[in-house]
Amino acid sequence: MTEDAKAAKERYKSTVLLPKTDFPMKAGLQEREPALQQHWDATNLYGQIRKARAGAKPWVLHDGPPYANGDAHTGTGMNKILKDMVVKFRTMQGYDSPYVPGWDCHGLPIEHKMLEELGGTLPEGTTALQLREKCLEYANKWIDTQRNQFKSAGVLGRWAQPYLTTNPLYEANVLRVFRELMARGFITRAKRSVHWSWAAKSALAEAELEYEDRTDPSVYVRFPVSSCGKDCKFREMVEARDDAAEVWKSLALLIWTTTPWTLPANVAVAAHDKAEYVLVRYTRGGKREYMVMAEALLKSVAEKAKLADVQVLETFRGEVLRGVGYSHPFLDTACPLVFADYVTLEDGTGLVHTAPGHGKEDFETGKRERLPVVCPVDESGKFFVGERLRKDLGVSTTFEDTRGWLKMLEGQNVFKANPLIVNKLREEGWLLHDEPVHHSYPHCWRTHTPVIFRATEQWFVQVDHVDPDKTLNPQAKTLRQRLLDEIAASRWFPAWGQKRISSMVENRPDWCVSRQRYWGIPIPAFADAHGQVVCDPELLDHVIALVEKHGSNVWFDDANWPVEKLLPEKLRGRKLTKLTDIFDVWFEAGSSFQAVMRADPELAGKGLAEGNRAPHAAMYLEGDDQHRGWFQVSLILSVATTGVSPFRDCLTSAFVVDEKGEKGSKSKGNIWAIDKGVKDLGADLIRLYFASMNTSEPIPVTYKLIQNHGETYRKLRNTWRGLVGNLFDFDPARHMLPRNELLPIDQWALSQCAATVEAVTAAWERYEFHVAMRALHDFANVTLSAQYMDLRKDSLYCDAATSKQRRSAQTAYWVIADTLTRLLAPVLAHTVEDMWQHLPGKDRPASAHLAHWPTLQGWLHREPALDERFELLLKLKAETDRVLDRLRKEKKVGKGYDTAVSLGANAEGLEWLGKLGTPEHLTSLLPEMLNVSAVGFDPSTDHAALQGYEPAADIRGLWLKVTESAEQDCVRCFRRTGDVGRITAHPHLCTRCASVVEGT
RNA sequence: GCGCCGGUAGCUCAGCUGGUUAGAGCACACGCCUGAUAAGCGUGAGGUCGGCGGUUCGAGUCCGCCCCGGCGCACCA
Repeated sequence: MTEDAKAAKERYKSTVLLPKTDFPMKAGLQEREPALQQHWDATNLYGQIRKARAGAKPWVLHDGPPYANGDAHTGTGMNKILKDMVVKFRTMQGYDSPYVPGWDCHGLPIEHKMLEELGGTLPEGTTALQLREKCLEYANKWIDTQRNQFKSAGVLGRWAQPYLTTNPLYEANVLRVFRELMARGFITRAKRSVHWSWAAKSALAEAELEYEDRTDPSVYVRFPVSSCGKDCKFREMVEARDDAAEVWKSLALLIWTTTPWTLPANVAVAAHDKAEYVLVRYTRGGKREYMVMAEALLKSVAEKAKLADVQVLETFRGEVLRGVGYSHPFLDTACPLVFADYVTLEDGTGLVHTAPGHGKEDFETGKRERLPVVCPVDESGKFFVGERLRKDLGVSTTFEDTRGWLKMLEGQNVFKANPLIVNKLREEGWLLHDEPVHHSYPHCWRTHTPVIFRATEQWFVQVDHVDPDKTLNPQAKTLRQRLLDEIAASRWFPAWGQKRISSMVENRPDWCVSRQRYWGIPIPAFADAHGQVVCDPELLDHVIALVEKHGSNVWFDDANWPVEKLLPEKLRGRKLTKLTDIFDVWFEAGSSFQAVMRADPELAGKGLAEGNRAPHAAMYLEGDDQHRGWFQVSLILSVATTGVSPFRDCLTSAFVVDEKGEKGSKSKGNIWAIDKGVKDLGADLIRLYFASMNTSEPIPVTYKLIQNHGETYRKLRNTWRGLVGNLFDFDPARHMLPRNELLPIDQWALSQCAATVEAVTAAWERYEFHVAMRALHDFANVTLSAQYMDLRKDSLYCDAATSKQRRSAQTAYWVIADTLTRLLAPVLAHTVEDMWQHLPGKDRPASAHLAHWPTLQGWLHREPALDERFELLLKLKAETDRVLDRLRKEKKVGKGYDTAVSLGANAEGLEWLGKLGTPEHLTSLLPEMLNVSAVGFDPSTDHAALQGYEPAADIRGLWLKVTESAEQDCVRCFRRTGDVGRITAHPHLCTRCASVVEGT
């Protein structure tokens, strides 16, 4: 370039309309986000949104309450972010979508922690009330912490008035649910065998169990056959044998168990009436013995126990054993053989040790066979074997503990007693064989100790009860069936959630809702002098009123709230004592549909009401572990009391894991508080990350993985910045062109934008966030940045500021920037606020979160013809790009404007090009499309043979040649259009630029 | 053990009712530009679509079996 040209270039540079914007390239999320959040608080953005959507169609995502204990980590953080994205999306769609966050505040973990601080147990002189106050304080502390953590992630909601399960109003509504269940006959109080945590000293529900591996003794025990009934076929069979006398002398039923500690409570042996059993003779330790067991298991037992001379003497069906009796090896009591369907031939001996006090199935069998329920284990898992046990077992009054069984067990923890029992069984010769067995076993989810079954009086919700109310249950179905119906009537995302929860509900037992703890809502019931339980709707109404006014502490505050005050009029004066059970925390959380959705003044009346069904929340959104937890208990309580599922949509996400796919836990150190991540990485980046992941599969969460998405964030941000940088002199109110006057390329861009709106909206409607993010990213990165914007630079920079071509591009840029901002708003909650401020135009709400979701109307619609046309043009560009790149690498050319392209085509190629226009039209159109200075046609026919031409890779019948342009370049627009200097006043400019310069 | 979901380039994901040489972005390599500049553009390499069999003219896509990962149920005596 000559000195003259250089000077000219400098001179004209100021006439080039280069992009300008204050929207920074660098996000600085760490500083920017807290500032924005403060601004949202200060301007009460959440309140503004409520006001703006007042009266609109409601769409409520009802929050599942996290537990108010510990930091909100990545998993809880993700859950809140996903909820926030959905709520923001629905809000933008125009729905009134209030979000009332909540916390689960009662329960064992907090109580446990507070008791630990007090030294393990409630100290002398400390009242339950004082403990509860400590618990409340602790819960409230964590609520504050978690609230700040959630807010730091950009989650918008009614943070000032969340719902807390400790609110008196909430508590009263939990009791109302209970009252309703009782009035409808769902509630029963009964002695049953339930999961029991001896460490927590409380009953547990299914949802409170976690299966962990442990090793237990697997023992095969001989129960001596003592007496057989009169018409006993087994007895006749043995009597018919020559060796009958010898058989009777050492005959035993062989049972198997992995819980030797339940043997003291044994009251029966169960067999299967249809299974094949055998009478076996064998030698053990030089002694000949006889036993009965299942045929199918004999071989494995004989091998394990190393029995010698094993001989099957008789083979017979289980029913033959009817009438057989045996004596308890510890206590010499007489016990029966019974039959049960659950006896299998997979493990053990086919003869099942039955202790109704310590097993669910055993309990059922015991009930059917009228067996005594023996439970010599106290609430802390220790044996008590005094008078009570003897009485329960029907041990004769003359029985003396000569062999020392009772003495040995007294006061022992059941699991500590296992080896003692095994040893003693061995000593006394009852033990045929023992070995360790490694299996998974239910553990208490909070204390991580193995649970036991223990028969106790508990409160139950009966799942198979039929509500007689014809209005709510016209077809007289069981609750279980109604639950399944309601599950089928709800929408599940992902769809397999429906199957999962259905099978759980099909198989679940009655729900034990009582707990023997302090930190919770009391089950208001009394016992009279005879131990009869007094509890009815009227009594409940009275207590509910008190609780609503004074909180559930009334039940624990003996000083201020003596029993008399807790009683309704009709019961006053009766000598009643308070029962002390509290509700399972799941009962509390499961009542939120009533306590929050129906009772909260802001939410009441905002349920979705479809047909004549009772209104319910539009969505519940939790981790998929809640199929067994919150979703299920909420369903049970809601369907039983209102007849309808508490939600229309149920969206679940998988768990957060680390890079190795392992579940996060504090001890592994692969888990961190969400606000720490926010501080280090930025809330929007974390939000973008979660939105980009398929949340139905386990979600790995590490700093590195999230940082990898920084590139996506930057690309979105810079592309948007590129759009708005070209709008510095554009005021949409004054400069927008009508849609149909836009240049084809700008119309095409809007068509692509419309396609993106379509795809993103569809994905959001299905809650497939990552599909939406991909569509957005591809649009920004490919369609906009690489294709469209690259091609529009020349016009935006070099055409006259107010020219139609430039205004056309700006119009499209503005619409796209505006649309993009809205589409990103649910995810990049903070970034879009800055975008919103930097986007020209005044006629908009103050915040992007008050804006509406783009729809395919007005500016945004598809233009299939243009889409097709530009697809072809871009295909042609790919061809020239490939050739261009090779020339660059050969150092023959630099930028595209330094080159000229020559096209050659045979009949097929001409037809292809014909779809784009006439050759004359193409020579003027293509340079801009291909980002080169000139495009020409070679009229020859046989291009294959022509020097310098090469065939296109993906377009048949087309050849191309790219050469360095011989023309002079324009110092203003860099193009070599062949007309530089034609206007003599500007010897270094092309005609276009000269006229632009003249016009300014 | 039973059931559900998944296994496509180093990473994140597309591939609809089976149909031309399996796609995108990121990352990587090599270049260009220096007027989106701690930016932008282009090109390229990279995949036995978990494995084996089957149906079919044709399978990543359908069927069967198996392997791996995740989850759920059950593991009871």
